[in-house]
Amino acid sequence: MTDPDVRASIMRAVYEALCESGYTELTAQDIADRTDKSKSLLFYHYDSKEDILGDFLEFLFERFDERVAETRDRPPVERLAVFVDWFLYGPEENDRQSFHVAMLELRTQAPYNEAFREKLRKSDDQLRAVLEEILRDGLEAGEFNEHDPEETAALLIAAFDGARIRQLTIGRDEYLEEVRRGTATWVFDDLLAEDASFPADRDPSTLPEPDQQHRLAADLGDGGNGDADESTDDDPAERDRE
Amino acid sequence: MTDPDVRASIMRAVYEALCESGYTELTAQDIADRTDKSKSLLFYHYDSKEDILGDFLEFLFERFDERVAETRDRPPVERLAVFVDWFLYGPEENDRQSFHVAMLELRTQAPYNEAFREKLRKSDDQLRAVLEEILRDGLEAGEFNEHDPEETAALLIAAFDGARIRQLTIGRDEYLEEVRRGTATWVFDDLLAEDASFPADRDPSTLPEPDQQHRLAADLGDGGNGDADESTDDDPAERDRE
Amino acid sequence: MTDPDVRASIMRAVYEALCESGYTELTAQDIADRTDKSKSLLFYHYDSKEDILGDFLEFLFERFDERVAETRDRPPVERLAVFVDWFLYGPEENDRQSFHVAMLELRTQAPYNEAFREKLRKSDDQLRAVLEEILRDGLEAGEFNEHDPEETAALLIAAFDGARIRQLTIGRDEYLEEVRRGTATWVFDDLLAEDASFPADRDPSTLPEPDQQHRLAADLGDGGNGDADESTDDDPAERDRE
Amino acid sequence: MTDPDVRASIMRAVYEALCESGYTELTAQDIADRTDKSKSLLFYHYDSKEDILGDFLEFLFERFDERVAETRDRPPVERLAVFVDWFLYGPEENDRQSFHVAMLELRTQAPYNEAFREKLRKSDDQLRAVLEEILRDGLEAGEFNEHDPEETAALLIAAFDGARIRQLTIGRDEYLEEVRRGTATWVFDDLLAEDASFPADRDPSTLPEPDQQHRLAADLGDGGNGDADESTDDDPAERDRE
DNA sequence: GATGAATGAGATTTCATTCAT
DNA sequence: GATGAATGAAATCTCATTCAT
Repeated sequence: MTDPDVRASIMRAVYEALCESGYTELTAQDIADRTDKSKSLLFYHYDSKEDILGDFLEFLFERFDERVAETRDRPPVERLAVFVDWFLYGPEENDRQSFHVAMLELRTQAPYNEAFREKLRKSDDQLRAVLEEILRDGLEAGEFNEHDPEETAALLIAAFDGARIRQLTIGRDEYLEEVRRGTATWVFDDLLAEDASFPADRDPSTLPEPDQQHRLAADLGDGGNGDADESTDDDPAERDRE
Repeated sequence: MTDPDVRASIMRAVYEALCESGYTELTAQDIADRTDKSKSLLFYHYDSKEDILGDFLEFLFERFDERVAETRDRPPVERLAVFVDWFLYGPEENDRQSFHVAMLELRTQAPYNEAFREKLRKSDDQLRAVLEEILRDGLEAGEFNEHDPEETAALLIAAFDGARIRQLTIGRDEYLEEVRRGTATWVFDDLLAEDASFPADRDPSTLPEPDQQHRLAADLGDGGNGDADESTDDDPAERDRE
Repeated sequence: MTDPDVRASIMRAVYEALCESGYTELTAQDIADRTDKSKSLLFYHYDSKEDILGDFLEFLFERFDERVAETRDRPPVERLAVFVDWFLYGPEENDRQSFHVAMLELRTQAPYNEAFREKLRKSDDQLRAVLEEILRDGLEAGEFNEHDPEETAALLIAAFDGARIRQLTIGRDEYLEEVRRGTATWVFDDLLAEDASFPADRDPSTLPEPDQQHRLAADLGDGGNGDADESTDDDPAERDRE
Repeated sequence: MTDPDVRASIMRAVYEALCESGYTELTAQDIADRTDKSKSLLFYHYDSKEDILGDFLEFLFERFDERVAETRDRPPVERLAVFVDWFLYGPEENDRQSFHVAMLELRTQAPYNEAFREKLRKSDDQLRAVLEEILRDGLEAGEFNEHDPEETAALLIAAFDGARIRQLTIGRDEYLEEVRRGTATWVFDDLLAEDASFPADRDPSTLPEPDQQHRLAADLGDGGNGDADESTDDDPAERDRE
């Protein structure tokens, strides 16, 4: 796989296919169909379907790195607020529920798949490092009260991830809101130093604006309004495969 | 499905098969093999494989109900401690990582499967109700300081579930410990009224005893020491399918 | 595989498919097509294509046993003559060149295939035992001059097999004749005691009658005149796959 | 194909690939991998994979010619002894069982492949001519008793080839020895004139020295000690593909 | 000459599900 | 109830061969 364009086009096809079919139902054909190339070409570039998905995880994390760097120059309180927003409500690749559901399926394969697990660990390390850095910077800057950044980061990430997963799987959107309020009450209220406060438009105790979302989809060339069904069924979670 | 014995034997087979094959790789044959009956009989009792799994979820939640009732007469602080322990480290069916991994796979199918989703919602309702009841009882009994039980329950469940999921998928056991400490620091320390405290052997800021575990497996007739690999590889998450 | 009729029908399909496609080009579909059943049924009864072929070898040798017994009551000289005839020119399953070519292909897979090798060894043991028994009986009966039956059997089988293989692969029918004469000259002339001689119609120094041939095909229900191409090209060996 | 160096390097690659993969499993990629050129180039030089193999047979026989000439000035008895040794135990390309197994697979394709058949016939003609010439020269020189050289050559070649094939396919090395003894007893003892005898170190009734073997491999640039597995398993025939 | 990319046409298996008995 | 047999519809992967450059 030398040509980055080819890789990008395959990665984009994987993304779209995951959105439409989910991980479990994903076939090599689904991916090829979203490419202007043949199915056999996939196996020319990759050893197996798993290998393709492994590279897709890699691809995702390469991009995550780029994003993180972008906000490093903002003050810690703001970065924390952005982090919460991003994790719980998007933006960026959080745009499509269907994609996140598929990623969740993929994560559950990690116990059976060394390659997946390794990439997910790298990703986990990254995520915790980002949050811990925010917390440490805030401590140093006097914006946050004394606390153990490692422990706090672990709690916040677990809570946000858990909330996201429960929302995605059983389709209860309230979860996000409740957990956001819960962290505001139990963590952020105590964390923020007297004179520090969340920026008004980022306060985790209020709902966020649906702002510059859809980054991954946009980068992948889609604009975030692809044909993934944003089902308007009575059951908001319904995403049944045809 | 009239005969409860037949159902029980199928449910047991499903449990064992999930432990050994995971959900994604689970076949009707895998289930039948752990039964003294034939594969075709499964389809006599159930409409489809999904239907079997749906009933398995139902079966699980019936049993959950029974369990919950058992502790209802203990004081709230103790019940909270037991809840934390149970969620994060077992006991009961938490004993087998492999089973929980499979359940996680199954949960990720809920967005595609109305029946799964419905049962998981019922289960979620139950779980939250249990925790909220503990919190409310504690408030009334003056053991807990003033707080919003709904919000707190949502946060705790999200955090514990998120921690469990991260531990299971990427195999980082530290997660459980860190998150337990995180909740102790940020939530429990503030929650407990001046004169209340966790029972010594249940304090969420210390490691729990490996006590009466293995309840589901035991009930299912296995004793909890089936041949599910409790891999002692250098990579603790490794559970690769053969 | 309990039902012997099903097995027999599959074995027959294998035989026909081998005759028409050869071993190398043989597909599971080729076999299924000669059955009134589906391709998947083959994999219900057998674990793999190789497994089917392995059982085919087994099937062949079961039948070989039955045949051998039939001639055991004839005098050694006659049995030897029959043996030579059978080996070099048929009868029985020797009827179809195409089948023998396919068997030859299959034999060359033995070095890569434990199961094949094992069956072929059994077959080899059988064949040698049969010939050695003839030779020993002849010695005892005074029909043959003193010699080492093991050594002689090895030589004869090697010579006949080699002749057959060369004839089949390069299509030189003279080979059979020459080698028959060669063995008559160098071996049989010296082997036969003064007063013993081959029966007139079986003398290995004259051509055999095309007699009761086609036994395998007949038993398999075909009559030996199936649609296997008995090509009448200018090149008698030509059997090019379509 | 003009450049003889290119051809030689491809032929060498074919030889190595045959040793490692056998004929049935041989892919164009296997050949290209043992070249410093690309797979596509093979199809620039040859019309098809079969065409490459056809040329490989041609290549082999060109070299056979050269070899034969070398011994033409030795006395017939000695040449016969060398012939037997060479055929049954090496030397030259007989060194690698794996190569011979592959050649055997290739020979069994001759019935389906006009080009292969033609080359194998030429080879067969050559081989018989060589042996017949030895026998005729021996007759003329009075070293051999009266006999029909054509018939004798046919018998010997068939016996040796058959022995080799049985040894290779079912892995019974005794075959070679038994057949050698068989020919010594039944043929050579009678063939040699009173006053002629095999040279001491070449007597076909004793085991040969492992002498200047490995000619083909050497010529092909390998030295005969490539990494072809000279398996020392308990099962000497084992050569299972990975 | 030389190659990387590309592909069509399979081949083997898998499996949920059905059906006759 | 119970089962062995049966099957259709895929799915992954392979590979000889071609083609644009």
